[in-house]
Amino acid sequence: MPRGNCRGQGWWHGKFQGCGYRLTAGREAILDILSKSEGHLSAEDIYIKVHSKYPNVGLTTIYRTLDVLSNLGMVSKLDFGDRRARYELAEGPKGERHHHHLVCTNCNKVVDYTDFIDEEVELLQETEKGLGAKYNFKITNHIIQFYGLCDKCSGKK
Amino acid sequence: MPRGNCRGQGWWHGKFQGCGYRLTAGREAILDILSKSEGHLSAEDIYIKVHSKYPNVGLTTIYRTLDVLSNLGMVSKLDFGDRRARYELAEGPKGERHHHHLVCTNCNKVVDYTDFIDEEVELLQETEKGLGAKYNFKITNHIIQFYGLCDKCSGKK
DNA sequence: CTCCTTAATGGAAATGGTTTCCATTAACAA
DNA sequence: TTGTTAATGGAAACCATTTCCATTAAGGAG
Ligand SMILES: [Mn+2]
Ligand SMILES: [Mn+2]
Ligand SMILES: [Zn+2]
Ligand SMILES: [Zn+2]
Repeated sequence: MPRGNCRGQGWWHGKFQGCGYRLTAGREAILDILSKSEGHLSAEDIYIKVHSKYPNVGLTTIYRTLDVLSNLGMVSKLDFGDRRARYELAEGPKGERHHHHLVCTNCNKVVDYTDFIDEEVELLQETEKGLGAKYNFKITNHIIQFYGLCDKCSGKK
Repeated sequence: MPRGNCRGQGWWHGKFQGCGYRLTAGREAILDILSKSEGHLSAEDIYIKVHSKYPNVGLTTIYRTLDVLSNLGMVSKLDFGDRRARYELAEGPKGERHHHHLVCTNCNKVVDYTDFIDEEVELLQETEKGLGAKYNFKITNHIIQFYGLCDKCSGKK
């Protein structure tokens, strides 16, 4: 049962089975939806989409699968302060999708940003290395979110 | 009703009343506990501590007050993935407490770190400025968390 | 200091996202 | 094809947080 840390290798059919997970219809459906969707989907959002195509996939499986995918590092679980978890595909084979978030604390609008990241990434890598060494942590990922008021909401005073 | 953005001025007796909030025993009790405690307390943690000293403060008030304090920027609401919010005093008058977090995804251990922050802060300020300008956001704060395995948990393979 | 408006409170009940349970199904290795 | 056991789905449980509402008490006006 090689169920441990299976991050950072090939891509998903292989990645999945290579980690000892079975490749089921439900799991494929979820990955499929996730890769075709933009934005930050809740478990129920995903359930609805998946369910319309594969009516015999239950909500429980959505949660379980998202949990697996998240542990595998294939999906990021996000918290924007509305009281439900949100998910997005973490990265494709080449890390295309990695980005950070800008969240409006008033209307919950969320902006993905990928610019400004270059210097960030550099610093983050150093920081990760430094922190990892100092605190003996094996760091696998990070979350960076900026909070504030979007243009619309800051107008309202 | 000057109930809007009341961040970043004096310190709390004044800050509170200056924003149109009434200064109640419950609120003082909560701030008192928070300033005397280390670590990342859940609403219930706080409730228990407050309640032992002021038995007539209800859990609902804890939640309401934490929400107010959080909106005022006096308290940070944190999410470490166990399914309850955690709170800590955001900063004293001089910003002493500001720090970021290192979270073990296995045992939920959380490390506060304040070193490595200097360069971070610099970059963050630039990033905040840049993002604010580009997306017309009025950024008020940020969250940075690194996730990984702590020394103990990475040993277990 | 007293009155008055209305913010704040607390306790109980409701909410709702997520997890748990368990009997059933199906991946996939042999 | 068969056997082992991971995966599933539906219903029920969970439980942190919110909502409701009748009651209390800040704190400004006078
Ligand atoms: Mn995103
Ligand atoms: Mn902390
Ligand atoms: Zn907004
Ligand atoms: Zn750990």
